Amino acid sequence: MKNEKNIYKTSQREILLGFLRAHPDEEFSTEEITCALSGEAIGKSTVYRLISKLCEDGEILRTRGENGKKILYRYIDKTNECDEHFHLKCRGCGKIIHLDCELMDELKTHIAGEHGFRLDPKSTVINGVCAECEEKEKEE
Amino acid sequence: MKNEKNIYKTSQREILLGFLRAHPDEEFSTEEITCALSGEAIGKSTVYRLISKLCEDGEILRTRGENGKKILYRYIDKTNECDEHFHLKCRGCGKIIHLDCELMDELKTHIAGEHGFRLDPKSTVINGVCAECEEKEKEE
DNA sequence: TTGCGTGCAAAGGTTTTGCATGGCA
DNA sequence: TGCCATGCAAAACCTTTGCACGCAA
Repeated sequence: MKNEKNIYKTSQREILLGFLRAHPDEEFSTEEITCALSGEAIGKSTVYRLISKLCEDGEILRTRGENGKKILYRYIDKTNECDEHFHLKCRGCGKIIHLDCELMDELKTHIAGEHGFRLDPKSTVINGVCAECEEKEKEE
Repeated sequence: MKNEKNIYKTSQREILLGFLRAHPDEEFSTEEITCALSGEAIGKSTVYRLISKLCEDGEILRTRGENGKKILYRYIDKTNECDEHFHLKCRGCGKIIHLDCELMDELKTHIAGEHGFRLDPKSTVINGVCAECEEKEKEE
């Protein structure tokens, strides 16, 4: 009853979703999105309105950058079960790693049992540094 | 050499840190902070400037709210090793759970070894729902 | 005394909103 | 046709900044 909204398939919606879908492992700020779509027929307020809606509908995820200041968005690839596993994000290169592994299932169970807490991988981004960037940091 | 900054101990700094320290397991927006300190002798821009500085210095953590829109801040309790363990946050009541447990160490090792990624607990907040809030959700 | 910290008000940048128009179903 | 979506520009909002003064060291 409550999800009975009519979603119109407009060209602007396709432009935005198309762009995000084309970069499933990348996070973008509104600025980057409007900039990337500046050649397309889509207005700024429409971008904002669509982003808002897509977040509510769980099609894209709203996160934050490393310093926590920028709001970033990433497409949630449901065919790849991206709403079921955790994502690691490297603070060096921004790379997203999909953490689709058994130990995480174990962790979920453990935390539910021992700590009384159900994890929500979909809305969580785990920060860290990937091996390559760690090497780079050492060299400096 | 690079951390050789003179930090003056002003009353405003004490007011802000005092407030945050008094609520170590809570996250606040700038609005909530300025509001809570409205009776104190501290100006709005000073709050912003102090928050910025405390974030850089790693004394407080900048995170995001459940919907991802609000920027939130939380005191990092170093005497409690809050920069070494993960934190769970309930999207219902906002409660923070300190995940100081062996399995997490195991997880860190596993992810470093198998996935080539070093986790950064300090800057990460893991979302989910606590047992009480899950009960409440069911009842509705 | 030095120079960082503070407060005010203005500036700056981002996001939201009102309204008329356009376009999907 | 009915209603949601769009675009523009204005408004609202939050955060940063310039400058003069205050205050810790």
